[in-house]
Amino acid sequence: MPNILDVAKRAGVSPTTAKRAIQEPRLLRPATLARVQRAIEELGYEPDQLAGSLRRVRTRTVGLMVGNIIEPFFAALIRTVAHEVRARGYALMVADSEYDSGLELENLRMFSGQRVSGLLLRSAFGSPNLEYLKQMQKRGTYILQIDHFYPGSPFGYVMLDAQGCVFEGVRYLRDLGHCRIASLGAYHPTLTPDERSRVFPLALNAVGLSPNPTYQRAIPRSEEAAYALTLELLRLDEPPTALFSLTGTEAAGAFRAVRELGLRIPEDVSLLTFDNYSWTSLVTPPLDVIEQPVETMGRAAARVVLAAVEEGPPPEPVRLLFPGRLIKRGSCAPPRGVWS
Amino acid sequence: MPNILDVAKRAGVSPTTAKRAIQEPRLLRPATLARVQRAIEELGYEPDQLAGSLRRVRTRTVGLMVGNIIEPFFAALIRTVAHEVRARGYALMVADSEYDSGLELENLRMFSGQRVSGLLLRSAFGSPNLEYLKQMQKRGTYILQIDHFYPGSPFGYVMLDAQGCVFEGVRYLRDLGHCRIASLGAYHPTLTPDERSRVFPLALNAVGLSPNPTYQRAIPRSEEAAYALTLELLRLDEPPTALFSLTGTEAAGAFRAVRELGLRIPEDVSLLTFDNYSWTSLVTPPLDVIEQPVETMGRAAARVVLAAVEEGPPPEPVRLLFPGRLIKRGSCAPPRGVWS
DNA sequence: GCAAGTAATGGTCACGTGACCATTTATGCA
DNA sequence: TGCATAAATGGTCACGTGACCATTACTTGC
Repeated sequence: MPNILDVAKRAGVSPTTAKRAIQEPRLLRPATLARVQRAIEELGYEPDQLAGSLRRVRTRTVGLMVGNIIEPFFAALIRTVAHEVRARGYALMVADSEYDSGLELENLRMFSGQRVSGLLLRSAFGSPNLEYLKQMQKRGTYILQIDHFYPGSPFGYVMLDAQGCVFEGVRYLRDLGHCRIASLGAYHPTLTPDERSRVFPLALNAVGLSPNPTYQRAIPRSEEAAYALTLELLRLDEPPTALFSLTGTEAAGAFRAVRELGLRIPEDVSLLTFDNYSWTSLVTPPLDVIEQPVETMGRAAARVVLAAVEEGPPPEPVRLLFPGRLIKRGSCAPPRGVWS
Repeated sequence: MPNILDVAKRAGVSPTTAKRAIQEPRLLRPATLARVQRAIEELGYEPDQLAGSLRRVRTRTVGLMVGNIIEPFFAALIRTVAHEVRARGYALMVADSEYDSGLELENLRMFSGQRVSGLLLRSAFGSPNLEYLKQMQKRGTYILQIDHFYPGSPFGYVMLDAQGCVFEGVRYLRDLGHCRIASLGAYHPTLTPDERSRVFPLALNAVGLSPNPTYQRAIPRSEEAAYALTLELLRLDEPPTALFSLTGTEAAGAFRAVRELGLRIPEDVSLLTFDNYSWTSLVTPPLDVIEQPVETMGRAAARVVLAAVEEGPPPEPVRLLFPGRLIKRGSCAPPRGVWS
């Protein structure tokens, strides 16, 4: 594999000059430049980012850790971020924590070993690897949280305005006449300490309802758990008349459960969910969703990280909230017997 | 950031000994080992993979280029591969070619600059970057194709037994009584030179049918294109009675189009598709699918690459084919008027 | 034709590690 | 105790680059 010295030798110039043909071509005389460029061409030379990174201290790599690659939300995020960073000459390393803080730590170690310059982190639930993250930050990795943040986190974040969305969703259901609204599932300080489930009871209060304790069950944000919870809730003596799914993944489980119980949406139960996943408009009825501006958020997050890496971290932690969009398609209707 | 020399100094040993505490602890006396480990602990030392890679020549990174991260097939692939390589201490770099060979080349350059040790490549359509790939290979990157391969490719591949699946699918539809079967879409030497569309006409021949030229239209493998094509096909004077969607993404477009035309599945038209995506069992009716063993293939591919990287490439190019599985759920039925 | 200034080009070294070989220390046995 | 041998430990250098400073070639104006 040819290196810059080989190029220099072939072009009959010094390594410094050869390097400048790539980095600052305007410093060279046209003739010299052409000679070096020809040598580069002939040898098929490509700069070794590795050696460069070692010398520069900063690498041209960014790490992205998501909760679950399979979720279309994260897939879209990966895609956007990958495009954005590549356009600036950076490579993207991807890892998947499965929302597990043990696995998260392993992946953080790997990122750290590879010396990523920036880290976009959808942090796992459970005991946070805060100490380790702070250490990484002290060593120069710029860390930005996405989609979720530690309460009192010292890092910036880019995320959906979860509170606004939950309030809007609950208001929507309330205005349709629902009084028995359940979220899938409830807030839990260690299992699922996410913003959406945290503010859900507050949103109920805001529209004059109080959370029903029997509906409040903490579950992991998976299709299976949502399926099981939906079955349980709808079999209660006083089942909810509206379900508010906090993730698109859960919505699939809820939808399956409703169908299996032989209930109709929206006649028997209304269903509202986060995430405008493609399938939500294909099922019968198409689902009412709260769409997240994934591309916008991904692009913003990537830019924040790259700017911090190249120009130094901003004085104040970045805190960006993006609004969701409620799309009504027909899976929510007044509860049975309200208007009739 | 502490390095191995700092550790050595603190532990009062030579750098070589310090290094051995990590790499070959059994060579050290327990007392020495403990001393070094304590120093590592206290300093929070982590080996710099960058410097190591520079010296070792080989990096601990693997590149994965997919056609479209959003497709659940690729998402699942990324996830499996990421897990597999991380378990062996490697990091995964991800890129997305959008099936475009120009973008593919850009990403290949990036991977090459980062000196990935191995490359898993779902190659784009269009003029292949074969020359560049061969150059990468010559420089020591082990290249394995996944999901698709260049005809006459010098690289190994891991993929679905597309031919077997297409034959089985066509045979299934034929046995139901269908004579007018269309694939979404047709083979095209540069636009979509994929195995599935290539063997589709052969599969028709094998069951005594001949391909209908009016059905044969080359389209990109996108939801929108499949949507448009399905509309066109079903508006023909002699529309197909069965649609064979070659990807799960296209199936969504086809499903949408059928519904918009007010036709029923399977009464008016049967729909069979590749990929057992989650939504296919949620819609009405649930779709008949050909499931790919994504995890199995991803794991196999990752292992092949890691083995080749660590123990040298195999003498013969690896060629692995995995069988698909036909899952019948009710979206295919005898065509109108055949059995009645 | 020459000094002064600018435009090009060159030389050297450190980044942190792992490969390789060299040296010191412990152990076993006569 | 002394010596051979094995077990531990140590020293040095190159990987390819970029930062930094040094030097040479060219122009300009008088």
